[in-house]
Amino acid sequence: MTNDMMVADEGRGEAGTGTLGKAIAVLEAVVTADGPQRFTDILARSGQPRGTLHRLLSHLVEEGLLIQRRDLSYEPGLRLLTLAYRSWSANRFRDVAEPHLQRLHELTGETVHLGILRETEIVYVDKVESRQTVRMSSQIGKASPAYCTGIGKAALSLLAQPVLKHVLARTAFHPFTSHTHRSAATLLAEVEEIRRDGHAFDCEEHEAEIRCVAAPIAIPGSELAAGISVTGPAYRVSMEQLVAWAAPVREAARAIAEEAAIRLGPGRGGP
Amino acid sequence: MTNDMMVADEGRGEAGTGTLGKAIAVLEAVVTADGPQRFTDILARSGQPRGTLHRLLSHLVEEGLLIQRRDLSYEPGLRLLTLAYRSWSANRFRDVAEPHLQRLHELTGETVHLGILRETEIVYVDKVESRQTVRMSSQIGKASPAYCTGIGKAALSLLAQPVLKHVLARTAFHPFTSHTHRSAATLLAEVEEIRRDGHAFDCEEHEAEIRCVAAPIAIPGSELAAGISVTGPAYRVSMEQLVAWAAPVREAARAIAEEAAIRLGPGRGGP
DNA sequence: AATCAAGTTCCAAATAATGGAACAAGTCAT
DNA sequence: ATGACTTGTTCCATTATTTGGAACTTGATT
Repeated sequence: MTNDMMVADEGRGEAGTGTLGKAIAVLEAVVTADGPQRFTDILARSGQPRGTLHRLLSHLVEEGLLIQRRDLSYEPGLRLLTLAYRSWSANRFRDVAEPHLQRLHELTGETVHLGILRETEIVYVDKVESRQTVRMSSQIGKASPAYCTGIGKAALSLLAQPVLKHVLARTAFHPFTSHTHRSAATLLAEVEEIRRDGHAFDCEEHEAEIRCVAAPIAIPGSELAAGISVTGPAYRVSMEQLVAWAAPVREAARAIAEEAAIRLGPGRGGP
Repeated sequence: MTNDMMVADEGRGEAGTGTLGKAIAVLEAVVTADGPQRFTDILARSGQPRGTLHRLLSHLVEEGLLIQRRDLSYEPGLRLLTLAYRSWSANRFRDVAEPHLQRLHELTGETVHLGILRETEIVYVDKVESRQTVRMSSQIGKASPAYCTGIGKAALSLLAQPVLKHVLARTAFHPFTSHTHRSAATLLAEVEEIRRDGHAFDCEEHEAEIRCVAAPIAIPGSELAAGISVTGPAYRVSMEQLVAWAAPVREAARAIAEEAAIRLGPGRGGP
């Protein structure tokens, strides 16, 4: 047992939580793969011994978290979708934020996102878009690196210095575009600015030709850092435009935080 | 040990999965509750002993499947949403079906659903709607009883008689409206008709003032039964209209099944 | 100060997980 | 066909994890 340093390891699929951790790691291995996975594929991916893996997979199938096809390969099961649906539709924070996102969309005409920081990533929890294709909602649940997205950097600015350092230590600075931060050093400086200004920009750091302006929201009652953003294509949204939108974005974030504080309650005499 | 629950099962029972089963049961207890759950709430809901439950909860929190708020209550975590996002967006069957759903929507102007049977429920996997509110996509992942929905009954008609019997034995016939089936007997007769006709109707059996026509799809490569439907409000969609739409719905289902057989077929499913 | 409720920790005993190895069941190239 | 391989499944003695009752905090209430 290696539970002494349980703070240290959790980022990827390795077990920190005994049996459950292994099972979820295997589940994730199947879910993140692109296509049905045969037993041997998962064996290689997960590093578990044959016997163990076989039992783990049967259990996951029995629970409806995986489905076994006729050719014996494994696919994600429907139970995951149902569990996620329930937790999404019961998410009170998203519920509070939604009208504010809508308003921001009407003001700007561009796409508005709500995201929450989880480890080193931003998970998108809601989205309001102009031309709504069926695809659009697919974004919900998507995770992007925090260090190169507007909401991500905004959310990072809420963290206490030691926590922030810890997150950055676990971040892999992948150079998505020529504007992407290459190291913690430059990012730390920017986060300091963001903390002062109350808003963050993303100038094609994650995707070329995509810009956004974001503001942080501390979710009352939990330790979570969240944020909202207005995003648009570079050809349509100038930097001047983004700067002009910063104030309304900050104001929406403030309003959400305030309303959430009332509706989700402070819980107890917390900080 | 309190093994009362796991005794009665034959083939497709639950809680036979040792530790994982218990963990997921606890997770589900939190996720299906409406609001943050305190330790004692979950203790009552889950029936686990204090010590066990406490460890289970810590593990779930450590895995990101639950979040513990400052007031110590538990909420669904973001990991669930991310896992579901990945499995949804990589679902090849949905991908194949989508253009057909779109076409059906253009033809009818009404809402089109894609659902898959899981145990006794239909899980909605995709939806094409006319007036798209942000809400709409919330339906994805939602589960409704099979016995009183169009897609549900259509999917049931694909099952072999003994399997069907087994599913119905586990179904609770809740009387949602005055049109809802009250017992397996009448339902069995209707499923027989559906098998003959190739399509199913839902005349306000689940929700008052809501009607639909559906057709079954057997997903190639797996044992799954699925279906598509066109749904509309009773005031706008007459029974005659539904009958007229039955043929195109059947045709779309057939086309999806055919294309899926090629693209997900017995051969490799890889990229 | 005493009582009660909610949450956490402890630890010997029980049980479920472990994983190496043997065993089937296909595939493919002689 | 035959034998060499690859892939998936089962077995089972060993081991480590889970189990769960009870004791222990913590904090609010009377």
